[in-house]
Amino acid sequence: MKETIQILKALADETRLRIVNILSVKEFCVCEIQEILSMSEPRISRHLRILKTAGLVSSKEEGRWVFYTLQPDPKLERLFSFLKGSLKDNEVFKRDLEKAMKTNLACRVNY
Amino acid sequence: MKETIQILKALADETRLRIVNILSVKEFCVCEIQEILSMSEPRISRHLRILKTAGLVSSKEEGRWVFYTLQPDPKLERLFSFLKGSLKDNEVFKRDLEKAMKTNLACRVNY
DNA sequence: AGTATATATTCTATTCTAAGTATATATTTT
DNA sequence: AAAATATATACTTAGAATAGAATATATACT
Repeated sequence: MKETIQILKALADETRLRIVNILSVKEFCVCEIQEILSMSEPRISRHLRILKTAGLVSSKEEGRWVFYTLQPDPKLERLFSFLKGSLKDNEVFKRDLEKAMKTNLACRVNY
Repeated sequence: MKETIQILKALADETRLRIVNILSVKEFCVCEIQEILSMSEPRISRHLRILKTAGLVSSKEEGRWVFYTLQPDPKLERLFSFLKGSLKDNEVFKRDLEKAMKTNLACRVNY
């Protein structure tokens, strides 16, 4: 039960929902997420930790970058499907997705 | 989006998850929920208000009792289905359900 | 080796949330 | 009308969550 509550709490926050939204496109590193959401780096970093602790995302280090991915988990599919349905028409989320597709920072070019 | 966050926040709490769990059986009034969960009345009352504000439950008054029901909403089905899957084996929830089936207070007898 | 970049963490102030106690309101029973 | 019951709300306090700023750490570039 605590695990379930942790998952719900992790998702009950605008910043973290926006992060999950863009990670649904593909993996991103912290600085890309920072760029897409126009937020400070510590802020993104802390929210990613919360998502990771809840088991919603996982990370892999490559050089000085850390790439985050949505954790594939069949248990979470219904939850993500609910979120997708609820948020698909939201303007903020749509803009974030567009920005996410266009992002092309150093970490992409050099690796 | 605020609505979605409100729903997730409403569910990200043990007491409220337990309330939603027993309301999945049938409608209950405040004093029955209080009895089943062994919690103070103001506590139950406040949590019900939060669930109601989020659109997860609705209420109907009958005499001095107020009965609460899960709000039927197709948008929420995937979310509830996720919760059901996540919590079906939890001991606390199972015990609450058993208690819920047996409950037979004055509000049941007199109406 | 020194500098720049990417990420994580700590510290602090502020806001939010939950729970107990007390109280208010309305309805029913005697 | 008074007492009892059911529910809701206000007040207070304690703990949790959020964000900014500063700092630490590790990697890569020159």
